[in-house]
Amino acid sequence: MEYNNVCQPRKTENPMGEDLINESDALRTESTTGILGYRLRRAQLSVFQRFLQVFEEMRLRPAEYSVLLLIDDNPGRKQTEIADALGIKRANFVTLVHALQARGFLERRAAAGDRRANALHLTVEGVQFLAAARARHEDMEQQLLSQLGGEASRSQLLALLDRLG
Amino acid sequence: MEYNNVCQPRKTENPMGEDLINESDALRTESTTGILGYRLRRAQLSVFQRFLQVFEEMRLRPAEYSVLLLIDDNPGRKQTEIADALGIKRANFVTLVHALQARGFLERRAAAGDRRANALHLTVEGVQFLAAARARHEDMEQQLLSQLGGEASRSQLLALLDRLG
DNA sequence: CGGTCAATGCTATGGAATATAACAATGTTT
DNA sequence: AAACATTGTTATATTCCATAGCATTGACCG
Repeated sequence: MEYNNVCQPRKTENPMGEDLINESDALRTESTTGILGYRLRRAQLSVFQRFLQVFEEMRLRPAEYSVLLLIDDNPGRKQTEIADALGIKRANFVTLVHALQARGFLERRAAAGDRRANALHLTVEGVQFLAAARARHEDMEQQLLSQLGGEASRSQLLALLDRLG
Repeated sequence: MEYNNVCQPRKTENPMGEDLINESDALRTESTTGILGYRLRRAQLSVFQRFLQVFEEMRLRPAEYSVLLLIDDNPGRKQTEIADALGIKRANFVTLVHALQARGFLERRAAAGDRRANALHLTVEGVQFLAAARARHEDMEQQLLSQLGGEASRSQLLALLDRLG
């Protein structure tokens, strides 16, 4: 996010209303408006930016939130299973899990029947934290819903996004 | 409050007695399917992944493609103008422009009336390269169009994405 | 005119996400 | 028993993105 005050070049006084040589008007951006990937990226960045802002004081990142959600719905699963479901490489998943464990939100118990694997479980604090996060996220989704113009639009968008997977 | 959620991996019904040991059920992912940001990200990653694959032999990245498009539609603009329009920091834009210039696709001419600024122009090779890229991208958009199920769906998706900006 | 501030392009740098390689321990298969 | 696969892990490289600061140049103001 750019917080800089992007100052426009100061325009010279132009009382006559004539066109100035250095007048800089808006750029033509039609070529990008037809690119699905570009629009997808802009929208995703916008939504993620809001997420980061909303969850800044909770110090929760999008990936971490999805990890907590998935463990809550699938307690006892191995790291690789959760990571695969989220499209995260298990090597990178280690750091994620360790960070959440360091904050006391999850445990890595010994998996029954496989001494290599860690069975992931939320702790009590993890469940409480997730509940708070869910509430916050609910508000955010509500905002997005109103931006989209209603539940019909939202579910339509989700359906269309699914077809791109 | 008590927390005794020690779930073992669920066993599926197994009347035939086969495939029990290694059987690992699919995870429950309903919690993520309702998250707009998550779905947006997955869709965007999928589309970008295809872009990278399609343009691998042309060695063209999404950001570079958008830069070429914007310069083609707005020749003579300053670096900062192009960068701002694409949401790219001017510091990071330098590397982008230099790379494209090194490949002979654009020029940084002295801007008329401002000796600080570079006026960006496509070279002949840049125009030719962009034409080839446009053709390739056209095919890709066509694929996405059929995935979405028609032009109506596509324009609806674009409209919905716009509301998230 | 001189002084102050802003803009432009640039370099350097750090953080975050992502990808691969390799390893020890363990499990599976032959 | 031997060969191979999986799991978690570390190390590392790359890419993207953000900030700070610099020299040059321009705009503004007294």
